[in-house]
Amino acid sequence: MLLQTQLPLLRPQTTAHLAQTMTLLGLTATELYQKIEAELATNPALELLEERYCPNCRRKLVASGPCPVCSQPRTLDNSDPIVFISAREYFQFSGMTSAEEEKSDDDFIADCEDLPTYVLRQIAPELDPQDYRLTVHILANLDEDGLLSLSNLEIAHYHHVPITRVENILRIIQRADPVGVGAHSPQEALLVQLEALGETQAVPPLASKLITEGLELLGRRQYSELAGLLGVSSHKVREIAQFITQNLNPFPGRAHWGDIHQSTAAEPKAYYNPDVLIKRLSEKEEESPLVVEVISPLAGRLRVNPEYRQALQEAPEDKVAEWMEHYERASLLVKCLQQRNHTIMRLMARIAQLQRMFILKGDDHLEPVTRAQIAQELGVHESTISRAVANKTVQLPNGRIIPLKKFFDRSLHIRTEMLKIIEVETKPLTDTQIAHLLSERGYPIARRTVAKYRSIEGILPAHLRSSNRLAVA
DNA sequence: CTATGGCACGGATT
DNA sequence: AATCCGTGCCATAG
Repeated sequence: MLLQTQLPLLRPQTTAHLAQTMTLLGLTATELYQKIEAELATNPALELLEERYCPNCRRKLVASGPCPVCSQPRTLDNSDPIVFISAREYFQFSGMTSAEEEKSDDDFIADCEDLPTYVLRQIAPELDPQDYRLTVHILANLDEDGLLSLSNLEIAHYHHVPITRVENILRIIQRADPVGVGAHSPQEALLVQLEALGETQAVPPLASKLITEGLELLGRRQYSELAGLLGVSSHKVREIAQFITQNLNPFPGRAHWGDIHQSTAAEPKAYYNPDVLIKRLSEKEEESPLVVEVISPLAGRLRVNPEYRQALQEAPEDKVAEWMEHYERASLLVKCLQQRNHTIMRLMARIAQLQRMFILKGDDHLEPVTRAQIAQELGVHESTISRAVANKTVQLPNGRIIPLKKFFDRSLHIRTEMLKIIEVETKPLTDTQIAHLLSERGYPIARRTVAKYRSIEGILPAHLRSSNRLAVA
């Protein structure tokens, strides 16, 4: 609302017929991406600025000013998270990992493992036992996106082996389930996936050229330049780009971090591209501030093209209405985007502060908080928070991707406490007994409620539980 | 008689 | 206004 008055509106009276709020807050990064892309394609008044790197940490920055991570004076109280908008190449992930329709029990267990273990398990049979150490070393150095930051040379050198051996192993790794894991860059991951895909289905012939030579441009959506580069029409380029975004995933590691807890309760849907990343500033130190990256689906900053505004003055008679429309839509979008970013940043800052322990330590440290409380603290309407929280996902420092909703789960800590009790039980405890134990530990819960929690967690009733667990309902 | 799940109610949350 | 959640009551299964 404050922003509104400061915006340079060319003709305030004509904006009246437009909705003064475009609902962006409720959108996922994926949805936002689509929305903006559509707008960019049709609205010449919108302009995507060159992306900007922090020279130090290579993060892509969206807001102007110094890199919020690197320029931070480290004297901060570590309960204060560093929150900022970070741009990433954004791809919608849908295809790939097609092997996931029906999960066998094995796969279910696999999901509970970390990524390196999961990959190792698949490829172990193919490996020469001699290469084990080497493989483990490689897998241990995957980052949270499933990419490898070491160069082949470094690895070869470290193990005193010829580089071809490293390459061979990498080839095997990259073909393992999240296809493309262990690639050195998003680009390489895409190429590997493309190749794998090409073995079973037709792929656009120019796709690999587009990836090798035009990925930068693709990230910026500069289709006409790409068309020139590839020597085909820009329509064709869009087609290929669409194929890529729908079938390939530049961050293979993000495919396998679904929310394990919920998977019993009709929620087989895994989450891929998180909307927010939370990390620790320093991996080593326990007491380090959290770094919260709110993902902006676009690399580069979006703004209203100043030249377009200029051109508006001299618009030919018959175009003036259309151009005006463009201009207004563009500035509205930019404004709403800013507002969305602003709200999400404030929200995440507060969440990261409140739930620090949960983020670092896990489920049983969740502080029960309601959206209403946060809304009051931030001075916004409750529904604002609701929208901001809905349908979004967060990647925690441990790599798990969870729905943002989970931060507002009122009973999670009690349920995990209950799980712990059941975990160590010697003989199956009845609901009444569990209820009693829980109240002794400070959670006064009705017996009936224990039963509900059990079913949420997919735990069988006592008489069907033979002293050991491992029963999947 | 005990343990549990279904149904439904009321209050809180969204 | 609609939905979610904890709970009590009651029927049923063992």
